[in-house]
Amino acid sequence: MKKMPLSVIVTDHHDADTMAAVADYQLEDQVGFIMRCVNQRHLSIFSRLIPELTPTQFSALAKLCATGQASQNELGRMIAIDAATIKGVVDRLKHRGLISSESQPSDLRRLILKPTEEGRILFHQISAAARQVSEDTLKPLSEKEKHVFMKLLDKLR
Amino acid sequence: MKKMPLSVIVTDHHDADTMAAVADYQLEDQVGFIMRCVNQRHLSIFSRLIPELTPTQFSALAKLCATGQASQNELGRMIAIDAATIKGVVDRLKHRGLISSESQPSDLRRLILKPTEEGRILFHQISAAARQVSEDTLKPLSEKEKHVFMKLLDKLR
DNA sequence: CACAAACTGTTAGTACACAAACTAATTTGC
DNA sequence: GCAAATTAGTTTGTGTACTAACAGTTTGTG
Repeated sequence: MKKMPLSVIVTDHHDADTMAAVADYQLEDQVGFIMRCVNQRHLSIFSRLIPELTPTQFSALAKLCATGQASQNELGRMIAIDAATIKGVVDRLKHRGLISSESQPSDLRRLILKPTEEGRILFHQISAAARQVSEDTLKPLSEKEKHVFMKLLDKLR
Repeated sequence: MKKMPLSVIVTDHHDADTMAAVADYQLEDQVGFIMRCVNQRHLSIFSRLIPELTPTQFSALAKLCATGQASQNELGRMIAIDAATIKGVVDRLKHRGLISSESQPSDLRRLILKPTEEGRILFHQISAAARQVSEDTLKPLSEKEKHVFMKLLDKLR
């Protein structure tokens, strides 16, 4: 049982513990809530510095440029996007001519994706801005705090 | 201009700086990317412990239970959800009988939202689990680390 | 070799999330 | 007192994000 502060006033609710739980539940102190807010800020920084692509699209293109090629699901796995979602992302990148796809003869289920020349060029143009996005997002922190934050954030992955 | 490591090998790309930028851009080290992953984990914890509501729906209901009532846009502002999005959230909560709405006579533009009795009951039933969600999300950290993380996260809001 | 299990990509359905454009109601500023 | 600006809510369109179900393909194992 939870220890109750003496100041708790039990009103018309049955369970005193429940009351206490409700009383000190502060939405704006919860990790999930703050993370959503931080993410909002991050997304707004991203779209300001990189209006050409969404973060997800950039992730996919960046990973494909880094690896040279990958199958669709493989790409999704590498950047933590499930099969249903990566399809839409790939479709949009393909539609814009940033990546190409061809089926792999040795495994007819697979679609081999590669960045096009245009995709590579765009990625190179954008990558400096992408670093700036991370920098701006962490701007409120000192150098030491940034390091600590990233270390802890990584532990929560 | 950025200082270049001597080891950088310039290939077929025009700008040496761009090459360096690309070379040390590691997607999996970027704040935004890791936050997305941490958020995925958080969402999975949330939906396991609180299958009745989405985090957004819970935020709306919790805030409405805390304040007693609010107009639709007002509610959205309190939990950092824009007008277009809060509409859908409110519609779904209303459809499930967890909140009610009536237009405010003194300002016909406004919809006054209130939690129903059923909504309050559900919130009270869930709020302990909601605290557990935060706890589980931060589980990989020590008590001290949790405190530091939350402090830094809050600075990035 | 046969066949169940696993994998690849697709589709449908639900739910955020935000921009932009719009209507109606209210406030303000002169 | 009234036009202009602001605000509340709605709609449309785009883009994640995940679940569940499905078809075709490949593979591991008996």
